[in-house]
Amino acid sequence: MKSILKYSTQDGHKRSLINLYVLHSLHREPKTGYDLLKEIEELTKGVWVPSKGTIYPMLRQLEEQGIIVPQETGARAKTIYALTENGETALTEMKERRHQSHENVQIIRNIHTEIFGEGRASLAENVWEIWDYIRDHSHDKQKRAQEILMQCKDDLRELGEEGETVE
Amino acid sequence: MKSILKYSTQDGHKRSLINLYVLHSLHREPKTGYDLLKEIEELTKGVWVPSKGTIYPMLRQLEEQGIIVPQETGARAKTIYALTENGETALTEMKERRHQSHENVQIIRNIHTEIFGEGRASLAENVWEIWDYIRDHSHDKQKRAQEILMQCKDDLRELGEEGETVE
DNA sequence: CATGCATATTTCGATAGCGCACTGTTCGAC
DNA sequence: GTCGAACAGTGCGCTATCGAAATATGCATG
Repeated sequence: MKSILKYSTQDGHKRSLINLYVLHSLHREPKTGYDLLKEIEELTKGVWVPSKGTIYPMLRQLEEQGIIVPQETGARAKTIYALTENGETALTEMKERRHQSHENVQIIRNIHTEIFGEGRASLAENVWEIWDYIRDHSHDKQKRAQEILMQCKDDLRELGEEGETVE
Repeated sequence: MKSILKYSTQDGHKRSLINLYVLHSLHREPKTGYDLLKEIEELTKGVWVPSKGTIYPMLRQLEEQGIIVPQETGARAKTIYALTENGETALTEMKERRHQSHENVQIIRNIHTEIFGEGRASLAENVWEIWDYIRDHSHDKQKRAQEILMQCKDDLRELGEEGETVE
C-alpha cells in the first residue's frame, strides 16, 4: 500500500504512471501501442522510452480488464485501441484523485532535494524553475506568463542567431 | 538506457532513487536497514515506506559492490552499515550528476501535468522550446543565456506575487 | 526489383521492488 | 513474570518493467 508512483483505484486495482498515461492518451484519440511509445518519447524529449515489453503486455491486460478495445483496422497488422465506456469511467475516477498523484510527485521531489540540496543553477535547472513558477499560476495570469515566455524565447533565439557558430 | 528514475553511473551500473538515498543517508551517518526504513517513512510523512524485501537485499548488494561495509556492533544482532571510500566516491560522482536526477524528476512532473493539468499544456510547450534553445547553445553564449533566463524568472516571480494567487 | 528504413508487434529471460509471513530480541507496563 | 510493542532481519512468491532479439509489412530510393 505504501509504494511510490502507484495510484490506487476505487476497486482494488493499482495503476502505474504509464498505465495512467495510456488511458489519458487513448481518451484523447484511439491509437496503437507503437503510437503511444512515440508519443511518450516525444513528450519526454527522448529521456524516457517505455520498453515494448512493457507497453504491449499492458495493452493486453487493459483489454482483459475491459478498459480498452481493439478496433482492428487491417493494414499492416496494427491494432488501434480505444477506451471503452468503462475505461472512460476509470479515467475520470483517476483524475478526480489528482491530489494523490500530486502527493507522489512531491515525495519524489522532496527526496531529490534532500539528496542534492536546493542549490543551483545550471541553465537547464533555470528552465525547470521557470516551469515551477508558471505551473501554479492562476488561469487569469497564464496569458501574461505566456507573453513573458515568448519574450524569453525570442531573446534566446536572437542570441542563438548572432554569429552562427556550430559547436 | 531509457528508463525513468534510474540514474546511470560512470561504470555500467544503475542506481534507483532509493539506492541513491541510501548512499546519501549512510554518508551522513552509519545506520541499520531498519533505521533507513524509518527515516524514509518520516521523510515522506508515511506516504512511502520501502518494503523490507527491498531494503535488505539492496544493502547486501551494495556490500558486494564494495560500496558499504557492515560495522557489526553486537547487540540485538543488528548490522550497522557505513559507506566505504568507494562508496564516498560513488556518491560524489552521483551528486555531480544532479542535472540528470533533476531532469528525471521534471519528466515525471511533466507527465503528471499532461494528465491532470488541463489548460497548461501550451505553457509547458513554451518551456520545452526554451529548453531546446539553450541546449544547443555554445559554451560562450551560456552566460548570456543564463542572464536572459534569470530575467524571465524574475518577471514570472513578480507576476506570481502581485495579488495572492489561490488555486 | 533489391535494399534498407520506419512501422508494428511478439516473445522471453532477467531483475527490482512489493507484500507478506515468520523468527528472534529488547524493553516497558501491568 | 508475562504480554505486547518497537526493534532488526530473513525468506519467498508475485508482478511490473526492462532490454534485446525475432518477425513481418509497407514505403522510398536508386
